[in-house]
Amino acid sequence: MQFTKAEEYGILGVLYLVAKGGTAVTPLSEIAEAREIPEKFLAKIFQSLARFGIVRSYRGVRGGFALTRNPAEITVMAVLEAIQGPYHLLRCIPDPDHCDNTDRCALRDLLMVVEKGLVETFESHTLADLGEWEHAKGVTVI
Amino acid sequence: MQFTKAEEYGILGVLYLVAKGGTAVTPLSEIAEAREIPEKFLAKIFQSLARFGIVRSYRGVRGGFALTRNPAEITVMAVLEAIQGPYHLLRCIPDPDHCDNTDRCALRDLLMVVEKGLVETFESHTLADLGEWEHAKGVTVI
DNA sequence: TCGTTATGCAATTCACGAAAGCAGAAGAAT
DNA sequence: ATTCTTCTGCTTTCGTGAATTGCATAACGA
Ligand code: SF4
Ligand code: SF4
Repeated sequence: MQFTKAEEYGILGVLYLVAKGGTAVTPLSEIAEAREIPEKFLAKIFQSLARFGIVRSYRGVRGGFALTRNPAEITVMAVLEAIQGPYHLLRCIPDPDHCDNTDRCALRDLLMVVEKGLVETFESHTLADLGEWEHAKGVTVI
Repeated sequence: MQFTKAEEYGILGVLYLVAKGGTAVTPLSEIAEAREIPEKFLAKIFQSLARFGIVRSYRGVRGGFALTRNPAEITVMAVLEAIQGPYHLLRCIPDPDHCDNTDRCALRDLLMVVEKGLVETFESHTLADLGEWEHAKGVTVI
């Protein structure tokens, strides 16, 4: 059970936008360099985020990405789901037919509890929250 | 972020021992067949469990594995850590030197909260608990 | 019209999870 | 003693999916 790079980069990326304060349109090149993320990989991630309505893209000179909403309205969960789809620890959780044992498996029951806790934590924290944490530590954009 | 097969098989394996009621010495072949787990893979997992003192091994004819303690004294967390070492969602959590940004990263802070929740859930459930859940559903050993 | 930046796929690389293999040690049964 | 069983401790292989790169194209601003 491990947090993936895509998830990490995605969060760090939007957090960079938050740190810049809301609506500034920022090119991937800037984010990638500032946070040391492979640019093409970040592009892929941000395309998902754009499709999901977390960010909006602007092409051309002085284009880039910007948040579509107030950071306080975007939960970490939303970002994670945009990046890698519905969140599940095990296939059998969303798909009971995946295993012919789902209805009497205690492990599955436990993991559903665990997953619920996970989701609740990710849903109860918004980008604005994380932004404030950073701010309190004196993090600068560049 | 995904639960691994090794983790799943490990829990299912010890749960089989619990279902057999405590101290019965059971060969891997039986567990592997009953729960449809690749036997050699399970062997590797159980070797870790044995090293960690979760189970004890007996060689020779009518040998196999048995729990060392009462299921009520073995937490799910203990089993998971025996299988895959210290539990962390991201390298930078146990090892602050992994990234030169650990002291001002809000994502890391959040993941530490998440991880704490995870660990607490896994620690607050024992094998006996899971065994009872199964029992309540009428799960039989074979 | 030119340079910049995102878009959409394809292709590639790479790490690690997952699984299999095998020689050997330990032990029980006979 | 011998034999059969079962774990032990590697080594090796396999496969999937993560992680990364590449490229041709579209949109857009200057
Ligand atoms: S055995 Fe249990 S945990 Fe594993 S796939 Fe089936 S239901 Fe899920
Ligand atoms: S950027 Fe943050 S989350 Fe990523 S490795 Fe560094 S401290 Fe950990």
